[in-house]
Amino acid sequence: MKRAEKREHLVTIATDLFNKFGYRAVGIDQVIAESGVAKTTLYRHFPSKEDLIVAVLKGIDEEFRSAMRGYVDEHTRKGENKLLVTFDYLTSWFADDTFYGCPFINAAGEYGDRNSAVFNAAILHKRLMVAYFEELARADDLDQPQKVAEEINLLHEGAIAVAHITSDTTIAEKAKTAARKLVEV
Amino acid sequence: MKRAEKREHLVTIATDLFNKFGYRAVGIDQVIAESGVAKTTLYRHFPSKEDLIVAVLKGIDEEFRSAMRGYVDEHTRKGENKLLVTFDYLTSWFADDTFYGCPFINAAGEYGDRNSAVFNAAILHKRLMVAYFEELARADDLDQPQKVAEEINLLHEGAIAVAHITSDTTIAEKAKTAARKLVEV
DNA sequence: ATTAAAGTAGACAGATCAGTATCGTTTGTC
DNA sequence: GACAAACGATACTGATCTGTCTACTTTAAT
Repeated sequence: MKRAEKREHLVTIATDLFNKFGYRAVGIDQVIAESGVAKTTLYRHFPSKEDLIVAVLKGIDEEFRSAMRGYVDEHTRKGENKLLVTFDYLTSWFADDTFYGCPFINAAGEYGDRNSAVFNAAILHKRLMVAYFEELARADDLDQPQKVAEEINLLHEGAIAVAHITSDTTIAEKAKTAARKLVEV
Repeated sequence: MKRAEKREHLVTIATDLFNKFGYRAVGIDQVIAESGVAKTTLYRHFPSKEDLIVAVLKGIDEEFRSAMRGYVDEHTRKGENKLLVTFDYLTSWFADDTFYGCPFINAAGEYGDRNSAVFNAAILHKRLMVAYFEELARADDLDQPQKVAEEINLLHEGAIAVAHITSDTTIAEKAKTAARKLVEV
């Protein structure tokens, strides 16, 4: 395993553990035990636990947005509203048994200092999501794309929170129903 | 200070600390230092840290729902939609400098085991909130009150998450604007 | 083949964690 | 005013935390 692969492996393992058990609940010792990597190696790649967490969040952000974009591009039928298709992606996400709520909300809950790198990783991700929604709103030729994007974002965030707590697997579909009333002017 | 008051005092202090810094980040030692109470006393009232957390969440739940109910009853003008007034309460909550996101979402993020007492305190609170929204929907004479309550709840949860991360103080007002389109059939 | 970087293994430091034990003092109640 | 319950202060246990250090081995590229 090359250096870059080892780093990626660490991030993958840490992502799973942090998501499932929480960021403070999972120790460095647990990450290295699960990944079969020496402690020295981990600290060579990530100077501190916080650096590892930030790397994890950055990885999730990139993969999540790329996956959603791919899903929307693939599943949008002609004439269909792309913004509405994003809710179908949520449905598939919520059905995944590795879903433990939004990793960024959870991280921000644990590292509440707004100056922390962790919190700022969460801010960045949420900004990029709204920007993506706005991009879709324009592609859908909607009036007031920025406003619509913010409203759709509210339903997304709400659906994520509700799905996490209640395990209601149909909540994304319900959010989509509500969203329809917001995109039809 | 009587026994009951001491308990209440501990819950108050712990509530502030947990909200601000997170549940695992705050230790028992910190709670007793801040509250000026002996460790023995805390453990007489709460057999474990988890018991303290559950007591904190129960207190927040009761106070939050009571405060929102009071706000709605006081601020709803004749003919006005009660469900929409709930968003004004969110606005005042978000403006409070002790707002660090939803305490229940944060707690559930840290104690992700769905069998834990902590997670179930979160489930209970969210259920009671939706039940309250449904009650308001009926008071507002809306069709499909259960469905509307779920949709309003999505906007609430979304607004809380967005307000937490972005500190956008106008987000509750924007959610209210979106909500108007969901209550007008 | 040599060499420098990166790996493993694991002891270690120093702090902090949740929870218990001891024991003298205070307090509310009858 | 007596008495039991509660409280305060603090030492302690044993575990765990992040991060460092040492010493040896593997690996990749020249």
